[in-house]
Amino acid sequence: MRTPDPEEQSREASDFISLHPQSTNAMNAHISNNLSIDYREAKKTNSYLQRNPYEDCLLSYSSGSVRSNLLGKTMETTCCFIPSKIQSEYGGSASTETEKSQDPDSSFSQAAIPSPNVSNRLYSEHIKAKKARVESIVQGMNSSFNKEELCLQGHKKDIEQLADLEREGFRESKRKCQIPHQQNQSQTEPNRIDYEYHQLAEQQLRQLQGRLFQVYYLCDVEDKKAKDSAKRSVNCDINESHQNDFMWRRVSEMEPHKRLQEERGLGGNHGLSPQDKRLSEMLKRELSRAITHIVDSVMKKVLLTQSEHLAWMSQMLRPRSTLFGENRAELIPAAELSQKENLNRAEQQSMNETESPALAHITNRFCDTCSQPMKPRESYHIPQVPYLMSMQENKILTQLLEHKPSSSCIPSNTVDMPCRETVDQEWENIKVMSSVSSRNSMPTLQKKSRSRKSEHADLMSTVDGIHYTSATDGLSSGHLKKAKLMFFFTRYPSSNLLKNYFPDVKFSRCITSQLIKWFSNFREFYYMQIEKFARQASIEGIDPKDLMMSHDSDLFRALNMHYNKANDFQVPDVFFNTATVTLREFFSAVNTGKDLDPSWKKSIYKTISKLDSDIPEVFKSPTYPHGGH
DNA sequence: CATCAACCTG
DNA sequence: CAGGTTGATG
Repeated sequence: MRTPDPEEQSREASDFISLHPQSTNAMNAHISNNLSIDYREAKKTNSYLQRNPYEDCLLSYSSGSVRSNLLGKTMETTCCFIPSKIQSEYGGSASTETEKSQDPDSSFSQAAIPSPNVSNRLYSEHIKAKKARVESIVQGMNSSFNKEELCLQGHKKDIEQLADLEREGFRESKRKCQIPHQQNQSQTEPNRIDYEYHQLAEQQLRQLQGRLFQVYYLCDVEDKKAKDSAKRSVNCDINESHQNDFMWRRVSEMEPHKRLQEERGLGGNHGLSPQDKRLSEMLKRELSRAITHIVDSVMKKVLLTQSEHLAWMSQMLRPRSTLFGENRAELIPAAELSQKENLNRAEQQSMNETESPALAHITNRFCDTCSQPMKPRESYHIPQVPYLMSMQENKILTQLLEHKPSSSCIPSNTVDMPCRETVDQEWENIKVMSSVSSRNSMPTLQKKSRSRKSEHADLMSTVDGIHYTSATDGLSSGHLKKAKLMFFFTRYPSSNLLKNYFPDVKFSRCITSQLIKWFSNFREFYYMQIEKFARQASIEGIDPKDLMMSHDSDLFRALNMHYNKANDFQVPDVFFNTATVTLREFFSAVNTGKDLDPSWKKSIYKTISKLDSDIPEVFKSPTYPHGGH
């Protein structure tokens, strides 16, 4: 009946994240992978959001030190949430039948996978073998990423699986990023960046672990007094390794059933005790805050690294600027791509190009602020170097930008750099700019249809030479302010009128509807306020003749605050007249009970729409209300 | 079918 | 303020 609703999907996805521990961990591992080593898996994240337990399982099985660190010995617990089908694939035919064994671990399994008895012994052995294998993999991964070590431990099969996954990942990267020879290149200089990313992400994840287990600890203390002190301890530096060790010990010491309870508390909120609910809520909150913080920190680091290596990059990347630059499209001949891949490529390319001005602008601003010798305008391809993220990452970043970095005291742990404050400042600036310009750039990212093409053309016209915030780009906060002032004169502007009064705006369908939408929102607020006051007056039994909006009425204060916040504009008398008429219309409608009619407002709207007056000529100035006019 | 405005929601 | 939905209109 209904077509899939993207919002609903994403809502579903986020519910899934918060409810399913193994998926959360998969996400963690994912984030770390993306931030530390490469970008190839970024797009895959979506697939994890869409309830693919098998991939989740594989990922949790293969995602390296991050996951192992995060879960430590609770890993096998998590595995019990794998659907029985997967379990049987994974562990052999006997496994699903035997979850109710005497094995201490079985308490988890029972809860997750009810199944008939067949062979307890077989299951026990299977569990032990699995446990041993998993633990040794975890150890191997923890000590290093060195696969030879794992081989030495006799886990060739596991290594093969890992290698398969890696090869798969590499194929993915070739398809999605279209960066041939990436691996070869990573042997040389870019490896340094990868290493730094990796280091940073590891650091941040250690902090995340610390925080997570602080929360575990916090909820585990017996009395609530202790909770307070523990909360204070969350606010102190938890990066000390011995503290982390303490946390690990605590988790290890947890009784299995208790761990199960807590795991299940995350897995679904069914039948939770208040304590479990509290734990669940706190974990979710802490997790999201920590991840936000991590991403913020990493992005700061990225910016910093960017500035440090700009000069270096210009040398290193110019000869083979195929990483992310404009040559990207030529890397793989179209004929070699399947139809689907062609579509993906076109989409990627389009999105990438669409973002280019914004990215370039970010970089330009950054360079200006940091007084780098590099002049971005002279080397247009420089801003598109790898640091500027793949489009998926930029998308993720943009989404993350919506969240403020938590004010928590996680030590940012990034090395103190001379430019640190500048980076912080720049980070804030970028966030601000992102929110201001998001109306220009983001719709073209999110809506892949409709006006995309024309918008794209608009934006592309600014790439070469014209500054990103030039007049052709769309609506700014200045335009918004102007529109609000215009509302004092007109409530129902036609699109032609808007075109006349915003001569500096290059109108497209999208821009027009945005402007129209602004006025729609203005009206909404206007009518709402007036209805509120009309109803109040009706209750108070005020005589309609006495009912009017004057300069000192609360109604005017509310409206003026909304449309003329700075109060630097003289509100015209016509507006007082209109508002008074509107007020009386609502008042009489309420008094006569017309408001019982579902569409009682329509006649009022019709009346008010006729009261639009002319807008002063000065509004036609492109710079109004600022600048010379 | 496209467009618009109101309405609802976040 | 923007996104989506709904109902009305041409």
